[in-house]
Amino acid sequence: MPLAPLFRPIDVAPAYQKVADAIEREIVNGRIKPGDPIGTEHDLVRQFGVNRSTIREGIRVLEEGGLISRDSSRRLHACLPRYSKLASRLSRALVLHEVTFRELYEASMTLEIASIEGAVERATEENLADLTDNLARSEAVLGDPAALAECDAEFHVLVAKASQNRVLQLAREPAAQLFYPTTEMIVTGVAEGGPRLVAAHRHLIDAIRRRDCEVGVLWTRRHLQDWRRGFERIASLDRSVEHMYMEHAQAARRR
Amino acid sequence: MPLAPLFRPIDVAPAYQKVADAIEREIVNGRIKPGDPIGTEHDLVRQFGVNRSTIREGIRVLEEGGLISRDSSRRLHACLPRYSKLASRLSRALVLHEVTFRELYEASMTLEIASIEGAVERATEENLADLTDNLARSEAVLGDPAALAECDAEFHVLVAKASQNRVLQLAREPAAQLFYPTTEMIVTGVAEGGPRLVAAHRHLIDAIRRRDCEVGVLWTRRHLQDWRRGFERIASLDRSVEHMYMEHAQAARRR
DNA sequence: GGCCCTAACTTTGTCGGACAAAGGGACGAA
DNA sequence: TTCGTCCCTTTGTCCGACAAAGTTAGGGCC
Repeated sequence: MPLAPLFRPIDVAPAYQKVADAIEREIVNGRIKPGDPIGTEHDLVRQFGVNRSTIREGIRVLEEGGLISRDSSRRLHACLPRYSKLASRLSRALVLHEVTFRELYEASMTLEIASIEGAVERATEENLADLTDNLARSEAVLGDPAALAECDAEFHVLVAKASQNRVLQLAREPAAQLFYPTTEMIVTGVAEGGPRLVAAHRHLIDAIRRRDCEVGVLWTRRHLQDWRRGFERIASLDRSVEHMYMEHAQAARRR
Repeated sequence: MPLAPLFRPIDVAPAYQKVADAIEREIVNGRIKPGDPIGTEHDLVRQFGVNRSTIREGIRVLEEGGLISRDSSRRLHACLPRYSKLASRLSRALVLHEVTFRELYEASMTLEIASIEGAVERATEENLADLTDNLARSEAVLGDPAALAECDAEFHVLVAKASQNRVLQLAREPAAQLFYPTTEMIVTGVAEGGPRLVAAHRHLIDAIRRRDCEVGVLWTRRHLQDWRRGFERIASLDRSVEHMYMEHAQAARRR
C-alpha cells in the first residue's frame, strides 16, 4: 500500500509563465474586465517583483492569446479575444495538419446549414440590412474575383452572426477562412461562377426574410455544391489545403 | 486624380514581431517541417542580428501559438499545433464573451450529430476499439462523477476522431470543453444520470459498429437532450457560461 | 478664462552584458 | 564497456542603459 503523499507537486513553471498565468486568471475570472487597464510594465515589475524582461515575455504570451492588447498609445489593457484572430490560428493549424478540401467541405456543409437555420429563425432587421448591403456590394464587384471572394466570405460571416449563436460563429470561422482563397480562384476560372454566387446569396437573404428554413437550407446546399463543382474543375477534393492559402489567412489576421 | 503612389507602406512592426513572423512563415510554408530544430537562441541572435531579449519575446509569441515548443532538454523545434490546446483558447474566448448554454447546446447538437454521422460512415476497427475501451472505463467509474465526466468528454472526442474529419474535430472541441464541467455537476446531482449516459454511449458504439446512421443520430439527440434536462434542473439554458468553468479548461490545456 | 506651444517626464522597444542552474558531451578511471 | 566527473552550452533571469514616441505640466498668448 502506497504511503499517503506528504508533498504536493511543486510548481516549476518559469517566472514569465507565472506572470502570464496570474494576469490571465484575473481576466478570465472577471476581476479584470475587458477594457480595464493592466498598468505599465514598470507597475508589473513592482507588483510581481521580477525583472522587466520577464514581465515582457509574459506580456507577449497574453498578447498572442488575445487576452490583452495595447491601445493607440501602447498602454496595456484587457480585451475580449477577437474571433477572427483566434480562428486564423486554427486555420493555420488545419493547414499544418494538411486537412483535405473534402474535410473542409463536409464540415462547412454542416456548419453553414446550421448557420442559415439559426439565421432564418432569429435574424434581426439589422442583420438583414447588413446582408442586403453586402449583396449590393457583391453585385458592384462582380467583375473583380478577389473583391467578390472577400464579399462572399463576409456574407457568410454575416449569416452566422444573424444566427445569434456565437459558438457557431466561432466554430465555422476556421474552415471558412480556408475557403476564401479558393473562391477567388473559382470565380476567376469559371465564367458563370460570380453570377451564380450572387444569385445564391440573394435567395438566401430572401429565405431569411421570409423565415423559410427549407429554402434557406436548399440554397446553402446549392451554394456549397457550386463551390465544390467549381473546385473539382481545378483540383481533387482529396488534395490537402496547401501552404499558399495561408497567406490570405495571415492577411486577414492582421486586419 | 490621385498621383500614382511612389512608395509602399513601410513595415513598422517591432523587431520581436518580425522575428516571430519570419519563423512562422518558414514553418507555415513548409520550409521548416514539424519536428525540425529551430536552433538555439544564440543562433537566432546571430541570424536575425538582434538582441537575445528580442529573440526571446518572438519565441514566446510562437510558443503560445503552438507553432514551436521546447523538448525535454528545452531545445526549440517546430511542431504541429495541438487541437486541444488551441481549442482551450477558444473556450476561454467563449467564456469571456459570455455565451449562453443555449448557444453551446444548439451548436453542439449540430456538431455532435455531424460527428456521429461521419463516425458511422468511416469509423475504423481501431476507432471502435478505443470507444469500447472508453465504455469499459466509464462503467468502472460510474460512481465517480468527475471521472465519469472526463470519460464522457473523451468519448465524444473519440467519436469525432472516428469521423476522420479533422476540421469537425477541431470545430466541436471548444464547445465540448465547456460542457465537461457541467456534466460532472449533472451526474452528481441526478441519480440516474450516470447510467443513462453510459447506456447512450453503448447505443452509439453499437450504431457505429452496425453502420446505422439513423440510430446513431437518434441516440446522440437523446444523449444531448438528457444533458439539457439535467442542466435545466440546475440552471437556465440562458445563463451564460461562467468563469468558474474555465478552471477545468485551463487544467485540460496544460495536460 | 481658454487655447496653444514647448519642455520635462514616462513608457516602450531594444540593446549590451552578466550569472546561476540544468543538461549534454567528452574524457578518463574502474 | 560502463560509470562518474568535469567542462561547455543553453536557458531563465537579472541589471542597467538609451533612443523614440507619447504624455503631462507649465507658461505664454489671445
